[in-house]
Amino acid sequence: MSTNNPRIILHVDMDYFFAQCEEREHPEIKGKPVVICVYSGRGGDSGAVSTSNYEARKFGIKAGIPISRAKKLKPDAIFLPVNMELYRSISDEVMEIVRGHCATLEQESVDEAFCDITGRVSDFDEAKSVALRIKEEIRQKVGLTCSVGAAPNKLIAKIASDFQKPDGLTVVKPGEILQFMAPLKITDLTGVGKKTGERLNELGVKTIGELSKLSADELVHEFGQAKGVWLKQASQGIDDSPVVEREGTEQIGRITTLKEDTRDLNLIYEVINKLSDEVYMKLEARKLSFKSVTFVAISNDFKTRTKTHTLGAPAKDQETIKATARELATAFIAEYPLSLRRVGVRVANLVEDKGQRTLGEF
DNA sequence: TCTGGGGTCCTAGGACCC
DNA sequence: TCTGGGGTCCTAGGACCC
Repeated sequence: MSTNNPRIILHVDMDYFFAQCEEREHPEIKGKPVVICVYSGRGGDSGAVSTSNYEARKFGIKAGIPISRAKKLKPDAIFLPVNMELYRSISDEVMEIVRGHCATLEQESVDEAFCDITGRVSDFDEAKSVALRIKEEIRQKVGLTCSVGAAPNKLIAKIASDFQKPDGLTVVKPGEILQFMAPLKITDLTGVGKKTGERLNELGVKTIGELSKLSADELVHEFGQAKGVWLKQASQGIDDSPVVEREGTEQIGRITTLKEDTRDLNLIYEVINKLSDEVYMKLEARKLSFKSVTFVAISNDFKTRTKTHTLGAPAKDQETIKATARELATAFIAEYPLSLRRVGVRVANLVEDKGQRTLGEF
């Protein structure tokens, strides 16, 4: 072992990102409740809330609730449809700034990134200065606020960025990890969601501190090898996962809600063709080939089922996506007596497109 | 007054090969 | 009549995240 120096990791998390982008574009809505919506296309207010600003959250409007319910909670809030192109371009501005301050950047989603600054700073006081500079630069150049966590690993950095929001900064030094974690709710641990949270509650565990008192054996017995071991480590603030630049995505998919529930294959084929075209365009833009195609079906009971076909060799053409997805849909409808509410097309096992050789290359 | 869309990672069972 | 063990790939589904 060459060194005991801790790593220094930042997690940068944009505040209520989609809604904040809209506030920047339309300054007149600032200060009012703003709700970003994904309309299902079934007419009226059918659909779900993607995110909302803090004014809207005061009324109980949060991500995931039906738009109709949000309208009941605050009828005169500002309701806007998702505008991904806008958010993506603003995200690019933000990520470029963050990248300028770190040795390695791992973009986690459109509004979050891990930033490894080990080696660029010598301690957590300097790390705090870097975090403040990032926040200030994003505010100045992009006009948005974010929350930042600084810690010796990704797990704690992420929890720290969430600890004080919006426009927050939380630094957790190596010696402070256990005190910081112990009182937090079990679901504050990234990776512990509703299901795992409920099972832990049944074991009498409500906080991360309580979780850390269970033995690895107990947790492995309850949750299986990988998850049990992970829970034990995570509860003690241990996380060795590195910050890695991601090459790109592993899968590309499109999913949509049908105008009405159906098992009419002709209607489903039409939608598959459209979704396949969109998937193809994303693939094309990134110069990727795929080895598998998946048909995703969500029935009217909201259960998700999938059918996948893996090709003998990578393909890159539009027609393979469409034809394969249609075959899978045909088999699906034959197999399940279900009416479908939503359908999707996904390609995976993506490989770099080697490109077609032209004569000139030889 | 029902319930979007885009992802990642893990597990388990079966097929297949040596 | 009895017939192992391991590795890898594929499919389907679950949990989780934003």
